[in-house]
Amino acid sequence: MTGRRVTMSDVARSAGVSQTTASVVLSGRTDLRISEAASARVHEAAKTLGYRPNVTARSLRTKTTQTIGLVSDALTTTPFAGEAIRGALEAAAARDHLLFITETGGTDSSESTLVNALLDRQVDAVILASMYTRYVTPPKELHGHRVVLLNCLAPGFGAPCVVPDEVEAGRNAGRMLTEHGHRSGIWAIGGHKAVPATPEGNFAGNERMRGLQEVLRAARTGLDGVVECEWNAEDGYRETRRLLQDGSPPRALVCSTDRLSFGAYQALAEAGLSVPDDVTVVSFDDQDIASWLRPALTTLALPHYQMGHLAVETVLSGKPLEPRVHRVAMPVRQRGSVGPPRP
Amino acid sequence: MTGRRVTMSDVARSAGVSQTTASVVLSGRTDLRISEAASARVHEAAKTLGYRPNVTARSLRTKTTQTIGLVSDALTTTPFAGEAIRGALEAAAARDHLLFITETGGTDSSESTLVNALLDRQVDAVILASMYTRYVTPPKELHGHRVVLLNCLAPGFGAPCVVPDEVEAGRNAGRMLTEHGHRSGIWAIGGHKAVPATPEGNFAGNERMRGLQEVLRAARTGLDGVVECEWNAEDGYRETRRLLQDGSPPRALVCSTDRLSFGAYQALAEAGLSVPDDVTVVSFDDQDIASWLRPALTTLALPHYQMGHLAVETVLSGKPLEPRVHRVAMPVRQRGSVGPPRP
DNA sequence: CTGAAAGCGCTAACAT
DNA sequence: ATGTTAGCGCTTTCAG
Repeated sequence: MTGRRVTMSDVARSAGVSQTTASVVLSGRTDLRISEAASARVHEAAKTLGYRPNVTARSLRTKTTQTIGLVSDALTTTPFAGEAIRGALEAAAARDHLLFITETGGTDSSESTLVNALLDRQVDAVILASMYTRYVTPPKELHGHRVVLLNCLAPGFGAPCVVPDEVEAGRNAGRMLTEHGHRSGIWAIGGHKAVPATPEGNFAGNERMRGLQEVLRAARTGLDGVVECEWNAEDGYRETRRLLQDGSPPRALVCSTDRLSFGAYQALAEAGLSVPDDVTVVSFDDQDIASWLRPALTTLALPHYQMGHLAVETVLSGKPLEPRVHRVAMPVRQRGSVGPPRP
Repeated sequence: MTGRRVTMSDVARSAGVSQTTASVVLSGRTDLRISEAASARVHEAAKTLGYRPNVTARSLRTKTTQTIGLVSDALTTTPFAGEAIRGALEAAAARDHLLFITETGGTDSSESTLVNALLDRQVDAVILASMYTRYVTPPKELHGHRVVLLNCLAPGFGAPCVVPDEVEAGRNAGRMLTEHGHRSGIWAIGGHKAVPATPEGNFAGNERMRGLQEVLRAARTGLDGVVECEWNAEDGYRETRRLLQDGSPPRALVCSTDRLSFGAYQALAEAGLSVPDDVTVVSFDDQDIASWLRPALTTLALPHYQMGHLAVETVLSGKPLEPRVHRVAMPVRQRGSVGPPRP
């Protein structure tokens, strides 16, 4: 240790002014006061002494800590979702705030504990985040605090939400197909994610399918079928393989995640089918593998960076927080897996 | 807002004791004092009023904030490195600490700024992290503070470092090969990562190659060659393809990352070669794709979770921080890509 | 234009 | 066993 940290009193003494004056000068308040000379002496002293403010002490008076708490179920674990944190980090840095990051691992009790730990440290706001888009019920401790929901919804709670615009992404998937002339042999793999465990499907699944079907219907066509399954690589492989064995071969696959597409590619290669000449593939998420595949995968990107950024921007805006749902556009990553159907 | 937060004075008043008594009771100090009755009344009052301590205020007196700062160059961006954060988070939570996460994006000036922001908030310690193992020079502001380096080294700085045990991982890669009977046709792809930009290679590359060569030499054999290139999927594809075209075909590939292996798989499949029957592949990192590939990839896992955990454990241990290098074992993920050489 | 004094919520000597 | 007092480092009335 280099000994005691230098305080504002030290600076004041060294500059030959009162602590008050030092405070006014150092906080950069221009409300007509303090002589040029005094001001200069204070800055000078602060600099030579290497003064740094104690933000904790300041907070005690000002009731603001320049600090935000982010509590997520498992954000750091999921691959590209780290982008949401990065977006949040950059937005926070731009406004001189620091971020406490916490992870509940999914249990509600730990969520309460963490929210309390955050609140006990007087965070100015909290962002409640989920690794995949879903409905949540925020812990009661959060009532009366500035809260924004990131990648989740809580209709009754009254806080703003930031989610991907999945419906429009679904429409864009459909448009790419119809614009390339696809009218039949179109299959969705993954679909609503309506597996036995969650028969009603999940948010992304439902909205993507809705947008997709809407566009296909408008083009006077539709899906040949929807294969409901989990959204992992092995499911993509297994289900595509099964599809290839059952009668009529697909002309286009709409996979709900890049992981599914990855598995689908394996099954197609095994069957000697080429992408996009024999089968077109359009996908969602834009994970890293999307660009590693050969041909690279055309996919609708989850805008996690923007979402994290927007969530922090919103919560720091100073404006009253309205329970509005912000839908962030999912950009089309046009790559090599989409082509016209084989005649 | 639910109005003013309830303070310790409120609790004391409501329980009919002095604030000091409330403090002693609520901080759970058992140093023989306070009557059962008073203690009970305080707890009772705290509970019904919903009292929560103001940790910020407490910190002002105690000089400890129960808070750690983690500053990394780009940890959240890189896929599986989020595991390091998760490990740090869990170790911190286990000791009732919260983590400030920050990212510099690689610039030194922003590193200084962030370290200052952290120090101004009186963090008890800071973890300096890097996305890939390398040598760093910590900002001078950090001198005299509790610091642990995560996934980076700074020999002159005097702080403990936590890095993967890459040499032993290299040895394990070599052992898998020799144990399966490989004696020739062994190629390393990626190698030291000694590309024109960094001719001396990077930490992981150098140590992996060292361990690998050591074992091969002990088995009275060696590498047929080392292909120096970047560590991405496309490089794996390109270089493997080139290797397959140049004369003698490889029997075993040691790829420096799973991304390289991914590219290698594509080139091998294209050439009609099968893994592991025609070519054995052993890899490093254990990214998600490692288990998605067919056959799944045998790889040496980067122990990011453990590293993050250990870094926080070390910095919170209370013990003096010695400039020791902790090498964390890289577990072998035995999967399907290694087999005996084709006779 | 500047300084003295109070106080944010809490802990810790020091009385009693 | 409990209360009184001081003070952590800072901001903010309020007087000069």
